[in-house]
Amino acid sequence: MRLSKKTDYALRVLFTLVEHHGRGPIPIRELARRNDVPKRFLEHIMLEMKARGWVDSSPGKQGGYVLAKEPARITMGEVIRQFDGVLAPIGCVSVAHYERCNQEAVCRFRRILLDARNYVARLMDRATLAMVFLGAPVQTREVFAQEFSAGDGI
Amino acid sequence: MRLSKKTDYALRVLFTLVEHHGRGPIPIRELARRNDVPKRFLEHIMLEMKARGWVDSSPGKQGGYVLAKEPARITMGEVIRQFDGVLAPIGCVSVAHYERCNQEAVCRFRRILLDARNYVARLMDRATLAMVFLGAPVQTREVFAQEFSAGDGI
DNA sequence: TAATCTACGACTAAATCAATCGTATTTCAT
DNA sequence: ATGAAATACGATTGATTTAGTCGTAGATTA
Repeated sequence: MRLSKKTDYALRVLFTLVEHHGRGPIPIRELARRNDVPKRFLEHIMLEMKARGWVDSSPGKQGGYVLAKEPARITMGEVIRQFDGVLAPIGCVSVAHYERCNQEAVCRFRRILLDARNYVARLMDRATLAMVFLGAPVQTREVFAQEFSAGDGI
Repeated sequence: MRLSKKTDYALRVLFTLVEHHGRGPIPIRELARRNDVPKRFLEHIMLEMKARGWVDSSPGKQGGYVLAKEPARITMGEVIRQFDGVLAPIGCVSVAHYERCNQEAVCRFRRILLDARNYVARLMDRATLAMVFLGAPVQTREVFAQEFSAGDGI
């Protein structure tokens, strides 16, 4: 059930870039220092984020990284899926990477894992960097309760 | 965010034992076959569950494993914590295994991870084997919403 | 007394994680 | 021009975790 260091580091850095949005590039050295992330490790993470189009880079003096998308258009769910591969606790309740399980027909606890998966996925997919940065409530339980009682089956 | 095979296997077997509760021991061989779990691997899992007092064993012919506690007194949360160690997505929001993070004061996304952790922990800690076996609703979102608006801080 | 169980430590193969290193390439201030 | 400062990126590594297997000892009972 754990988040990898990569995801943790990526999120830390993204929020630093959100904070600095529109005020020029920040070099990896600085991103690493400010977020307590190993610099050489961060290089790979930044590359991956650039490939995803979340950040952009410029080399040379005065170079560094900037956010390439609006903070409201990147979600924590995307970041976690990028670096951890999957959000669901087990393959048989994953939407993005469903894996058939031959016990599925008789499994008693799949419902519960699906419940957990659904809550977390909704939460993370609504958590845009912009909202989280501002500390705005991402998902009130009231809203979630309404949606749920509207029914989403299994 | 993933459940280990050990936890998955342990849960499968526990529900088989719940189903058979009060009708004598089932040998590992049978538990393994019915739940599609490697038998030699399951031995270790059963030992660990015996140490926790969830199951009891008898050797010899007609031997095997039985549930040692009422199904209403074992929760999925306990099982997951036993085999996966922790329920929280990251150390800084774990109750059972809290780890200090020096970014905590400035971290923007801790709230969200805490929200996820709280929902999942509540869900799993309420999910007794008895209720899950019966397919009874473990945690209505309405109830959760009320509790939340009552306030639980960070 | 032999078949059938559990008990339990030793071992291992493979995957994943969390990096580090070397080096190439691009850019820009001077 | 040129050198300092930055990104680009593949190769490698060490540690840990995962997911088992194996051998054998010991208990029970038909």
